Amino acid sequence: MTIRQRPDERRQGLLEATARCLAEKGAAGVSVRAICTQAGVSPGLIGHYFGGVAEAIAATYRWTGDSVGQALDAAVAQAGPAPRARLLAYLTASFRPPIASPELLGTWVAFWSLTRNDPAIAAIHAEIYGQFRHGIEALIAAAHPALADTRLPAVALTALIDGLWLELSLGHAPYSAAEAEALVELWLDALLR
Amino acid sequence: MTIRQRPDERRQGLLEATARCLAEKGAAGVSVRAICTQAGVSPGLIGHYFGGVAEAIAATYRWTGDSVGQALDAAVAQAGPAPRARLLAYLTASFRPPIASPELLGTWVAFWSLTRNDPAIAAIHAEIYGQFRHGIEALIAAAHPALADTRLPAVALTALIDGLWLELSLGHAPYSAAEAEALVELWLDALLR
DNA sequence: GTTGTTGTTGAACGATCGTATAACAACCGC
DNA sequence: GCGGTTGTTATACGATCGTTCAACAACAAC
Repeated sequence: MTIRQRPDERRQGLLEATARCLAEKGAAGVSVRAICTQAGVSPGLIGHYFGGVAEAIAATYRWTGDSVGQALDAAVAQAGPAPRARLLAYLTASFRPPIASPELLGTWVAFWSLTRNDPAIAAIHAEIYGQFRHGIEALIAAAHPALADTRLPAVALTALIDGLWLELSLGHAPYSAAEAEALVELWLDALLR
Repeated sequence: MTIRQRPDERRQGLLEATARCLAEKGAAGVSVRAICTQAGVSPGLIGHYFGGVAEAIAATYRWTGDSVGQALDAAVAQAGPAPRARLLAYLTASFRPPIASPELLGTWVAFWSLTRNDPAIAAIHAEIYGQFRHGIEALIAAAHPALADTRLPAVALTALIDGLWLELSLGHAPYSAAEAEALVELWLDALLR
């Protein structure tokens, strides 16, 4: 039997266990029993903290998205005051710790595949990506105040980052994280020249 | 009861049913019964044409990949002799019929999520993406004979296309297929300038 | 210490999963 | 036509799925 934990710690443990299951077994392999075994907990407990496994996965997506958002903000804060440096830090943070971990990449790909078929996941996805794009647009506007439209550059940079991230996640990508960063910087200059 | 079909037609029907299931229900929702219902066939038949559902999915990935490859080649053939036009046709074909259909996009995202966890799918993925990159590299070399390295540009273009494709697939993307094409052309010029 | 609330377990339920197989239908060679 | 091969169905099996719930353990209030 497991020792009783504080409720928020237990809930957090279940979120992390869900993320680990999604990374290891994919969207098709995650299950209540797998999650609870991963968390070292009895299968009945998922119903106590979440309404069901679907809600647990949704909460995990929200938590993962928030974590990434905080890491992005931290990278920007560390970049100093120069607008271009702040924008570049935001864009390249996806290829550095703590975001560029194999586990997080795997979890994220699983969320992509769930987004198409689960409306609740799709809503969270829209929120997360909306925030991400909004962050890029704000930093672009700060770096290039004269620019008329920030939407398309934000779309373009998001797409390149996601594409590079995807191939890094699927393994055997014929490039390094450092090369990915360099490509993002090149793309940024091409878009805002 | 279903009328008997020619074996290759029946097998092809099962491949298409599998693809439709992956698009509609995702990697987590596909099942023998769903596939066979979609194909209008009894569940036992999947074992007759494939060793099991895993093999059916793998065969579907191979068939889908071949179809995309043929569509890409057709787009190049239609583009005429100019090297740059041929390269651009190869790159933008992903955003035009028959490749840019909602069903194909959905199926493809499901394959991405399976790639991380199923070695057989991963092998097929490596083959398909190897061919795609090889195609880009050959067209780049033809268009820019003096270029030393074609690997990184091919990586970069593949990533942008996948990223744009992903967001188009997940719905509510804040851009059109035409804008995606224009971005790919811009990226091409930035890489090979 | 007693009582009541909350966390947790482990087993049970019905549903669905993938696969195997016996029976039947359709086709082919003769 | 007839026998043998192949396609197809329907069902059955064991495993696993998500969820529920009675029972028990841990803690808080008093």
